[in-house]
Amino acid sequence: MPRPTRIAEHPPAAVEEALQRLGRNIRTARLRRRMPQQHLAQRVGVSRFVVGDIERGKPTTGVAAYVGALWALGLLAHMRDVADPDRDDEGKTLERARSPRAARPRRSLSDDF
Amino acid sequence: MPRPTRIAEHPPAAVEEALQRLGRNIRTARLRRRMPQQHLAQRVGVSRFVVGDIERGKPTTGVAAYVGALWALGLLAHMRDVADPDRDDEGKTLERARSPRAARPRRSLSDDF
DNA sequence: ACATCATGTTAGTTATAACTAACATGAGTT
DNA sequence: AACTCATGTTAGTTATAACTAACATGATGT
Repeated sequence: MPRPTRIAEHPPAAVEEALQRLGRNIRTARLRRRMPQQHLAQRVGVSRFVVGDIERGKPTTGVAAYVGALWALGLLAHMRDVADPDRDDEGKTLERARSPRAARPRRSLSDDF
Repeated sequence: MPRPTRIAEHPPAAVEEALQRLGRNIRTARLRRRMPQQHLAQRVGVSRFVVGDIERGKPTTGVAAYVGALWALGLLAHMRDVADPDRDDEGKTLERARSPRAARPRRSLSDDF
């Protein structure tokens, strides 16, 4: 992401840690599969340096490279739950607080007959 | 991620879908919190356009923006499990196949007395 | 000792991600 | 109708992510 952004230049510790953990996990998965960085890079369609960046949790690297690595390692399913509305308890509470009654089905364009 | 990469320009359908689902989930979480894109963008430290890109699942956007949005929405915990070695069943199987016996503790530099 | 492989580092190039600014659209309100 | 707010779109600028190439280091194996 060219042009410096605050989140990429000075990420909060929690963000930095999350990225580093993700990178380490990807590295562990790659090593378990006995796959050189070069080979994973080919599958993803980037140079081997980008795989190195990912494994170090580099914040400025494109999201597609990270997700592509997960895909190439067969770990894409792990992404399903991230920010899943069903798991967003705070969000669910806020929504219930706004409409205490059961959610009404949204009025469609032609239900007025 | 400047310079076109295959994964960003022509992502496999599964990768494209994973990014779009993530973006939709982030959008849902934001709307539940009644937070305009502009406000979320300020918290993350990017322009509102980047938040729009995230919610559309744009592949070339930096990973820090995505993770920063999760952080600002209080959803960072959802990332813990992604590529978690404990959940990588294929990787665990491969590792067991290589060292059928229990893993030996790595020999340290000075255990030869 | 030697060769091979994997990874890291540095230097220089290039296509572009994210920015600003101005305007358009659409939903809600008064 | 007029106003506000949120989001999207377009055009142009700029700092840089990802690239190639060459070399260094460290582990593994014969």
